[in-house]
Amino acid sequence: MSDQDIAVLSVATARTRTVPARHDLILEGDVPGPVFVMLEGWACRYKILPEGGRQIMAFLMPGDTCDIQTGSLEVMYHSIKTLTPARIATISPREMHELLENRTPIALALIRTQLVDEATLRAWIVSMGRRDSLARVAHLMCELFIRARNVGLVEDGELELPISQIVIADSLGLTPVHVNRVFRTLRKENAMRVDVGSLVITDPARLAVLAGFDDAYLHRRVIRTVASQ
Amino acid sequence: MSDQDIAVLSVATARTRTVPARHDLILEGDVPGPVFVMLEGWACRYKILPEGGRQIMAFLMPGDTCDIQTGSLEVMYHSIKTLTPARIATISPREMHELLENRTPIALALIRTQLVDEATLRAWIVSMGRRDSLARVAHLMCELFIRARNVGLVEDGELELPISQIVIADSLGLTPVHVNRVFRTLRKENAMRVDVGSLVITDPARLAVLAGFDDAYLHRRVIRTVASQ
DNA sequence: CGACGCGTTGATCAATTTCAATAAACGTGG
DNA sequence: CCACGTTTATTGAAATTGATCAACGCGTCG
Repeated sequence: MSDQDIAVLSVATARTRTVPARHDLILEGDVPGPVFVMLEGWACRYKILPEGGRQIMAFLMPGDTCDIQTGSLEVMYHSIKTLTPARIATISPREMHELLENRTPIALALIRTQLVDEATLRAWIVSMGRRDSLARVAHLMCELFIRARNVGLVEDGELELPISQIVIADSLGLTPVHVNRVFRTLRKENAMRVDVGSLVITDPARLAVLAGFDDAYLHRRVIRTVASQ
Repeated sequence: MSDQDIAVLSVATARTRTVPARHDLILEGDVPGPVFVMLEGWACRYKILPEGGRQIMAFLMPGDTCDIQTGSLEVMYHSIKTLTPARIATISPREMHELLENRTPIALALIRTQLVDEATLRAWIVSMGRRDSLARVAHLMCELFIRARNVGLVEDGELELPISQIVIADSLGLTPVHVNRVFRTLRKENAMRVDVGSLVITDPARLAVLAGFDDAYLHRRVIRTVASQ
């Protein structure tokens, strides 16, 4: 992207706002509005099923964008909720349209970030389909560690996730009680520390072994996204 | 897209080739080459795990495109294999680059198809995480029915899938044995017929009920893709 | 003809869920 | 600052879904 593209992007994301934890940014059934760019904090995409269960489909951390839907899908098929207090930038549909129409490099960057997102979704499907609960949890921990490291969230080789075990359960298709038992194992392996409302990854290498983690899928992935430019 | 855009696309996809069933179009670890566009036949994205299990992450049918990776991801994290004899068009990386750089409407169309693909991947995650085996199979049947109908593959209200139960099992994270038992139920419900190497969806409405199918997620989805233009 | 892949069924096994109960941490209003 | 309601973590025991193991029939293809 040219300096000018970056400048335009900076202007578009200049308007930020803060939202509290557990706040829905958009709900299933809503017509997609502005594009959100996470600047601080964590959020997730999720869907509530008729029987009451919740399935989380993605975690959003700083640098991630949500809802490029603009003009494409009529309504949201899932909701997005903050997991922590967050600061987000919003780009109006009009601005977004203008950006995509007249700034080819930005459109191409968006295509690349979508490819990365798709790769992540596919990796989740592999985990949910063919990995047992231990490998599943460990694999997710690895993914989050690497993504977080790419945006500078890892300190002293450790990552603190401001996330409850319930959230992990809802993202892996497991039960909170079972996730708890898995974390007990991971703790015994000295791979993690577990506190209320917070998980600390202390030994990602150990986790990678337990997960059978193919670091190729994220290690070499495109690090910079539209938002982090 | 303008007439000219469509003309350029037609030229780019004019060169077609046929491949037999069970033929790998690209393997995990390969450097992405040309973009494939399915014109006839079925294929799937899949990954083989160290322990030998296979997980299918997507079904590709006429109109779908594979591997826009060009210039973005260094290597493939999964493979793509034909399930039936197929005819495909290929667009060279050079052509693709040219298309994306100079044909904004085409790039925007690509963004939209990626959004649809992402929505499908998320729906799979929901199924794998929170639906039992019966709803899972039924939901997949609904998805395939609607996608196939959108590209004119449904005849007399029925869809014949040239797919084995093993393939279904590998896409849903189930066992072939168990999938077989589920199909027995679906057959009893008169929702499907089952032959060797072929599944026939006869009553999609019944399937939708069994699946708790939220037809919003695909019903209103963007039907036309880059390829079907 | 024979090997192989696929569908089918039965019997048993095991991973994960469900149910239940307790305790610790947190936020809120008084 | 405390009481109380709520959320989360934790553990045990029982129940269940789906996996695993095993066997057989059948059609296809070389």
